[in-house]
Amino acid sequence: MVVSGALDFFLPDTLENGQCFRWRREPAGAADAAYTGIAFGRYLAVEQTGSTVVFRDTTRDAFEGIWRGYFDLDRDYGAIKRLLGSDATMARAIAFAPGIRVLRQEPWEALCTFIISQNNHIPRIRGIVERLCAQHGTPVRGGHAFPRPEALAGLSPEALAPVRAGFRAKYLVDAAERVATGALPLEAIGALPTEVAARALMAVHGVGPKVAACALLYGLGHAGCVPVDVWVKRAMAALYPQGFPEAFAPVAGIAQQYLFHYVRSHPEVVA
DNA sequence: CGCCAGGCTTCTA
DNA sequence: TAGAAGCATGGC
Repeated sequence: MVVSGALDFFLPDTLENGQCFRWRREPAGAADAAYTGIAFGRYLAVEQTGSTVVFRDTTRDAFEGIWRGYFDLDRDYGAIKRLLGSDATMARAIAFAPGIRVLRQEPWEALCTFIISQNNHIPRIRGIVERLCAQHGTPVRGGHAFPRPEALAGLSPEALAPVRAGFRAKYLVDAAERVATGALPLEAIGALPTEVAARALMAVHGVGPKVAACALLYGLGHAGCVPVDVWVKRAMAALYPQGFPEAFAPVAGIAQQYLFHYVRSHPEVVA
């Protein structure tokens, strides 16, 4: 399946900006970049050359049903970048990684992976997520699906010990039990106003404002939701002491993504 | 080898 | 109600 004319999209910018943890960079050969990964229980090998993106071994149905939405290809990032780029600081952040798209990940996976992210490093988050999938996810072509909540609900700390998630293990189990029983219906929560939805998510032990915001932005499509971690806090203090311009509001979460990736790669900007 | 990590809970004043 | 300590584990 070949998509040509993919504008405002570059795989490394999108898959290596800290929003997802399961994609692996592969040797690209003649292409600009290549990755393999699993999302929505589906394996994908994808590579990009210029504005042409090749989804290997993928049917049109799988592309239309999964990957088009996952990579947020129906959103006009050109328009978003024009809006955000009218601000000089944001223009610099966008120029650093103009191919960022905020993925629409599975809500449950986004919630879990960002529970794991707390007080943690990205390389170690990736390791924990991979062990979690390998040990508790169902096998699919190319690896394992992300574990369903039912697979984690009721697990003892000892059962999860090999995942080596540390103190976060009990948080994962609590989230799994709430979702599996229907007490925490993620899709329905996603339809609520952002503040209300965030409060509902924070009922989970180990989910605070930041993790809730990540679940909403990366998993539930709340493009205006801004996860505030230490880096975004520093960036806002140094670069936007009055907060983002009002006009950013509907896509503030996307602005946050350009900014986060930029300041993480240029710490001196917020030192 | 210590430091500290895309935070949150718990304890203390 | 605010602020600090504690948390599991290991990249760097």
